[in-house]
Amino acid sequence: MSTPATRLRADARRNVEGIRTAALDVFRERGLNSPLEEVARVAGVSKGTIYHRFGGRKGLIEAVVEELVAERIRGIGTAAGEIADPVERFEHYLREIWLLQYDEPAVNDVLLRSLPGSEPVAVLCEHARETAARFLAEAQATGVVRADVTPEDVDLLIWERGIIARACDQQPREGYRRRLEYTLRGLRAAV
Amino acid sequence: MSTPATRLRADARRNVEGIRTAALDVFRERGLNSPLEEVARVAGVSKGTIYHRFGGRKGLIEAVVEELVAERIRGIGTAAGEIADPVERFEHYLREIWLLQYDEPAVNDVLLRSLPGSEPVAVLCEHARETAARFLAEAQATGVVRADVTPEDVDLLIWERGIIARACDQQPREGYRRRLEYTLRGLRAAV
DNA sequence: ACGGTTCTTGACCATGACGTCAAGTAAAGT
DNA sequence: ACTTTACTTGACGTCATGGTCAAGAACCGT
Repeated sequence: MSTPATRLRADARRNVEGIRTAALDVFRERGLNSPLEEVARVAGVSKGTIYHRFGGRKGLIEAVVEELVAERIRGIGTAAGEIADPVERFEHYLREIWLLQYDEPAVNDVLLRSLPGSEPVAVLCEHARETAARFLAEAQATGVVRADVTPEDVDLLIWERGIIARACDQQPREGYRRRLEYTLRGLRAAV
Repeated sequence: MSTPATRLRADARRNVEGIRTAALDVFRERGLNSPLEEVARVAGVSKGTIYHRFGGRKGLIEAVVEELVAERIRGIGTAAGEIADPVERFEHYLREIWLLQYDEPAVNDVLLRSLPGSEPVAVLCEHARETAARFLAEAQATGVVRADVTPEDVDLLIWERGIIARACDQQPREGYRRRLEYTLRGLRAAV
């Protein structure tokens, strides 16, 4: 992958780069299910070339997912990690992930696992998952977050938010954000 | 509508009935967006006939929505109305509506307002909406439900659940139900 | 500048839905 | 029984997507 066995021809190299760039733009804007023809159009290339060079949607996604998504997800984990209070840390993490799902359709698609069988994507998912589970456990240890919440619950709350964010096209961000708080409060133990 | 201006021919009457029945079955099973061709198949009729008799999906839905949906929605309102405690009443109502959305795709489609411009459908929606708003106000009066929850919030929580229920195909009902409770708890004031 | 490769193209097929209409079929009236 | 009229049919056109491949274009080494 890093050093292709046979060096590409100049036009091919140009196209690979152009397609990657176009995919970054289009996917960022409309998510990983954008029509490949749109990517081709933006890249100034025909869709056949995308299939040729990347083998199809899956290959193309794998070629951009790191740059497109990884940083965003890991950034949230890191930022949250610096918060001292475990409850605040857990809630901050979830809230930021949920907002990211609203703001970045591509990230959302990754977290929703809409691409079965793509290893790089699965890895990113797993990372978010594990981070959430860790923060959850720490928050539960304080007694402020309900003990009966399972890591799987959190997974599914992220999944649910993803489904909603996807449908939220016309809905204002502020309302979306507002309702996140209800769910977060619901995870706290009754005092 | 009740007494057609010109009496239908025998086969036409038979077909109208057959199509209505088929639509009830198919819509109940797979929601109001089922392919009309499927309805036609079940009715043993060609899809042209559906367009002919009902004018298209909207007409067909309006012909069955009362029987298919109205009872279910109103039933929940009535049942909840008999609960004495306002908080319990409100929470029971919401919970039951949410479960109905999971169990009955057709009801869900109605509550999601996926049929713009259909009056009978709008009426049902409005009913659910107003009932929820009334129960909310009464529950808030006790101080147990947060005062900053608006009727619009409740509307949107129903909308959100609908979007989720629609995507829940493979997800177990028990998990869905479990997560409803987090949201309900989130609507309560901190004690 | 030319031949041999490598690349690209866009017409083509497939899918699954909606909606229409000319032509064929069946009921009703006499 | 036969005609008239109501009714039904299913092939057809449309759209939006995914994916393929023979034919032609672009590049590169000599």
